[in-house]
Amino acid sequence: MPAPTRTPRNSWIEEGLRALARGGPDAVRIELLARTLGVSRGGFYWHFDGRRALLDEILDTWERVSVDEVIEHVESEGGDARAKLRRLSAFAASSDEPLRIDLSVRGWATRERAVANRLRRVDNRRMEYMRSLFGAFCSNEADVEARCLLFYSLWIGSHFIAASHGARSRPDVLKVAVRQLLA
Amino acid sequence: MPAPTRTPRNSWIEEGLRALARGGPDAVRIELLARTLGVSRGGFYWHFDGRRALLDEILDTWERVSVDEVIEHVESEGGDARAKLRRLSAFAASSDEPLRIDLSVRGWATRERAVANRLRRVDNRRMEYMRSLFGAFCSNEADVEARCLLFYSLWIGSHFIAASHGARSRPDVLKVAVRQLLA
Amino acid sequence: MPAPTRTPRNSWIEEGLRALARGGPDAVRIELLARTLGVSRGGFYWHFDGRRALLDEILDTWERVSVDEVIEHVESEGGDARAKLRRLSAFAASSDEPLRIDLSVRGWATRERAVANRLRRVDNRRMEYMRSLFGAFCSNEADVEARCLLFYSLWIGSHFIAASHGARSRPDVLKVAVRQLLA
Amino acid sequence: MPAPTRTPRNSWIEEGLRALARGGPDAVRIELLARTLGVSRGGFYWHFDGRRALLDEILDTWERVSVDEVIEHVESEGGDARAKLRRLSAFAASSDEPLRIDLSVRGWATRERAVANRLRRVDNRRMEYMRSLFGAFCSNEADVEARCLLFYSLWIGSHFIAASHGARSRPDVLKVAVRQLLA
DNA sequence: CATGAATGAGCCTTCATTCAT
DNA sequence: AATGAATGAAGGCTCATTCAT
Repeated sequence: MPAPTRTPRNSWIEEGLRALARGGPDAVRIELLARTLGVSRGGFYWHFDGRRALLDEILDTWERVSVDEVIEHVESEGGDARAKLRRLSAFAASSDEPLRIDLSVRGWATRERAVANRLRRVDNRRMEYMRSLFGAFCSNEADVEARCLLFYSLWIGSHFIAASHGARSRPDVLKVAVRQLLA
Repeated sequence: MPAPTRTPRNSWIEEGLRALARGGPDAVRIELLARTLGVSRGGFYWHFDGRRALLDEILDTWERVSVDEVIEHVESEGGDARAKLRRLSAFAASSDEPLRIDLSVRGWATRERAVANRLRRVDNRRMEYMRSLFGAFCSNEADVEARCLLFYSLWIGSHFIAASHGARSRPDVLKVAVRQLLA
Repeated sequence: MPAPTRTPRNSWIEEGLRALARGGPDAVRIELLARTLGVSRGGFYWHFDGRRALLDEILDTWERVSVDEVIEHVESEGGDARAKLRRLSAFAASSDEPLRIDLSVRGWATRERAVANRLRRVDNRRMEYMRSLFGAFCSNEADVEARCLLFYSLWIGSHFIAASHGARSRPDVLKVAVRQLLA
Repeated sequence: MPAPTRTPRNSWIEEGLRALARGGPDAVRIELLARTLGVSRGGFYWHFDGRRALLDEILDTWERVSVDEVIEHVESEGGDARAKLRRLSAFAASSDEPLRIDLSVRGWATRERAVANRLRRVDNRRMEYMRSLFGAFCSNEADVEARCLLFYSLWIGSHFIAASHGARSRPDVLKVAVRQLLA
């Protein structure tokens, strides 16, 4: 087995995801990543075929992780569908960087078809998971679909919407909203 | 009377908004705008103090328009609160470029505080409008707030979410979802 | 007789001289002058054939004035040659902007032959004047020449040299130096 | 051992000094230097943080060299104070580019305080050196100071003054003038 | 005389990429 | 695997100049 590389492939990807979260795809500049990793630009080209290749792998990673990590986390503690949806909602509300990556990807997807395709896959898989959870206690399929869309919109929107709610806190409002969806 | 400006100030802003919609703030490149307007790069600096100044005015315009145009459109045809919300939802679903600008601004806001402030103002004003509409037929304040968040999330999310809904179309699913919110 | 022009030719030249004093020939930018004069760039081209023409006239003015103003000032109050040289020295020490123009022109002259020629004319005329003064009380021609060079160097150098003199002030040191030259 | 830099840092500085001598600070354009060095514009930014950084280092070098090189040269051959002053005068008269740099810096110093500070340091150190030489054979301090100013003015002025001296050559006139100062 | 508007050249700077070591 | 150095393509900005009004 090969000695662990000094700056493993993965650090570039991880740092790239961080940059993507912070500033969108344009912020994934290898010069910046190199500086952050304390490495010179040149090493990058040993690992990757160029910037585009890194972006692809960043998306690969995002695509792989952004569904699984969520589902795993939610499934890990068992319970019934409603409990899982509650956990999912809590998770969505708590995780920050992943949601920023989501936002970046959604913006990016409007410009590049390939990214749009990946986003579709991710959204479909997440939606499918929610569908299975809502379907567990809700027999009307149209209703299931509507709740999924509402739930997912809330998941995303509650992160992107900057409005305040008077005396109420966002988490409080969210709790009420989710309760309605789980009724 | 002054000769009509050959390339009016406004065209730069409009084209800038278009670029913002398409590619985020980084895509607002004056060289690109100039080419699109069929004008030379240098002329830009007659009208604006620099790129930053243009971006500011783009945001000014967005801030001014992105609330008012919506409300005006919805109010223009009268009806009760539910009718207006239905119209608002239809409007949100139909307009494409404005929503892309919204998306760009939301991404941008994560990087720049000044943009975040503007976004907050816009979101608060829209939210306030929705609050007034939901408040018209819904007496529980916590419930109003939750519905507002759901409604606004749907407004935004239904544009950003790339999932499909099996046999159902997105508009159909939306209709069901909105019906629930207006119950 | 023509109505006095709104922004007379001369203001451009005067402002140009001021700019030349402050920042050398590169600082004579018509955009800057226009702003300073509170006028738009365009008017400049009514008066002048372009930047080069302005620079030429600026040099014309400098050449005309920079000898005459000095001699006139010194001659105006009469006295013997030594008195005049003392007055000349005092004048050189007191006037600031003219000396800065001198400095700018000297730098400029290293780059452009035409400017070098003008500078030579000015220096020769000033030198000729000093020669006449020193010649009035000093019969050895070589000595006269040496004193002229020393005197003129002091005139210029005392403005350009940034050194301090311990407890003594520059004017004090100058006084002693000049006394030696007039011995 | 590291490969010898292809275009060493120093060549930029040296070429920069040459440009400064020729055309003042505004002539220190990296595009020009790059062309002169046969290198591409972009390579500059590997070595320096930007134009300002180069200018600073150019001044560093000038400040370091413009005193030391002179003193070393004069001291290298020994002799008494008068001999050294004679050598200093000869050196001042002979070196051309250094004096042009001096002139450029003096012009520059009128515009930028930081440059003015450096110039003051240089002038003070040179003056201090002359003071020590004149002090060696001249006990009256006021007299020493006056001779220093005269000598330094001559040093600088004999380079900047474009006048001719009739039948006499500048070096001849200088010789007489210096003899007076060393009396 | 002068303004408003625009052109185009020239400069600074950033950054992906390449290459020799 | 990685560094030091360099290239070249953008892109931002300034400014002399032009031109119609």
